[in-house]
Amino acid sequence: MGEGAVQTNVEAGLEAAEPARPSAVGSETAQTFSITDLAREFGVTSRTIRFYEGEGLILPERRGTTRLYSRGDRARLAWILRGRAVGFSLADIRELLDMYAPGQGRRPQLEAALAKSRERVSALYDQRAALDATIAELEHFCRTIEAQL
Amino acid sequence: MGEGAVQTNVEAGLEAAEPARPSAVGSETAQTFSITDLAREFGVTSRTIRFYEGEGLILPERRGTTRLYSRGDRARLAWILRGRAVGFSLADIRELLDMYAPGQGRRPQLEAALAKSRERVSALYDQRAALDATIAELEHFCRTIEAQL
DNA sequence: ACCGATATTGACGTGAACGTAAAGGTGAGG
DNA sequence: CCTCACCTTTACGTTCACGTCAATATCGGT
Repeated sequence: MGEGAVQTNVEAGLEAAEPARPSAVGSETAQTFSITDLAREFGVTSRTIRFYEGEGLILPERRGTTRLYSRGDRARLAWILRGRAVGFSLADIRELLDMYAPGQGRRPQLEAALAKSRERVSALYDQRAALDATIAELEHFCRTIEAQL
Repeated sequence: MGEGAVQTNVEAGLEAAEPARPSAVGSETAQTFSITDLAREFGVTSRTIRFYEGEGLILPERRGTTRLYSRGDRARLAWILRGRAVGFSLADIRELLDMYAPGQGRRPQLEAALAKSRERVSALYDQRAALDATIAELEHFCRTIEAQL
């Protein structure tokens, strides 16, 4: 089955579609979501989201023991899933998120981050080439079949 | 089951730079490769290639017990690895290769193949969008870091 | 004949990314 | 108060894609 269209807006999420029925109450601006809200919205299971938390990829707040996801958390999850969609491992994703995170950057760390980012970009370009080639081949194959009808 | 080696050329292999030092000699046109030749050329282990054979993805000839890969087999392996690079599972790859293989196609089978191919193409376009977005973000991130120097 | 390099077939191990119970807490509603 | 629906943790199971021995040929060279 196809993978859903993943909305990403890590940097401040402006919503276009539905507010996804905020679980409940509170301040209008501080919208929160339950784990199943996000699970449904992104087409994954709650287990998956909890697993990501165990891996240190998200850290929602808690009301008692229950998880409360902010819009920032939601955007972060979207980013994670998009990373997954392009083939990143969860370790990759954590590393990238860690790089994004802190305005905190001492010089050597910044240079390391830059190097790693460039490597990844280069790898992604390779991947894109493979992707384009595969698409081209499959489309050609489709045309070939269509011709046989 | 047919005994004949029904080799699928996958559209005549796109050759890399070097012939990769054919294991040995013989007829000029019927060039063959050892498993380690291919392993080195494609940067995988022999184990991986044997595993793919176990999964029914390649069927090289044998000289005694030793595997002999033709250029067709080599191209097929290249296809497999490219499929892997875009995130296909081995089951996906097998299915696609099976679809490619036979000029043998009765009508309903062709239509099924067409449908599946179109689904995949569509998924690949989604994946490409995710890829482009990720590349764009990472490049932006790089520029941001560069600015901080 | 011997040696070292490379080949083979099992068979078991492994890391990643979850799935799947099992057992229990929590709040709203009838 | 009791049920229902949804949340929680703990923990073991599973699939995929190989890795890693181990034991055993085979082949080329000295």
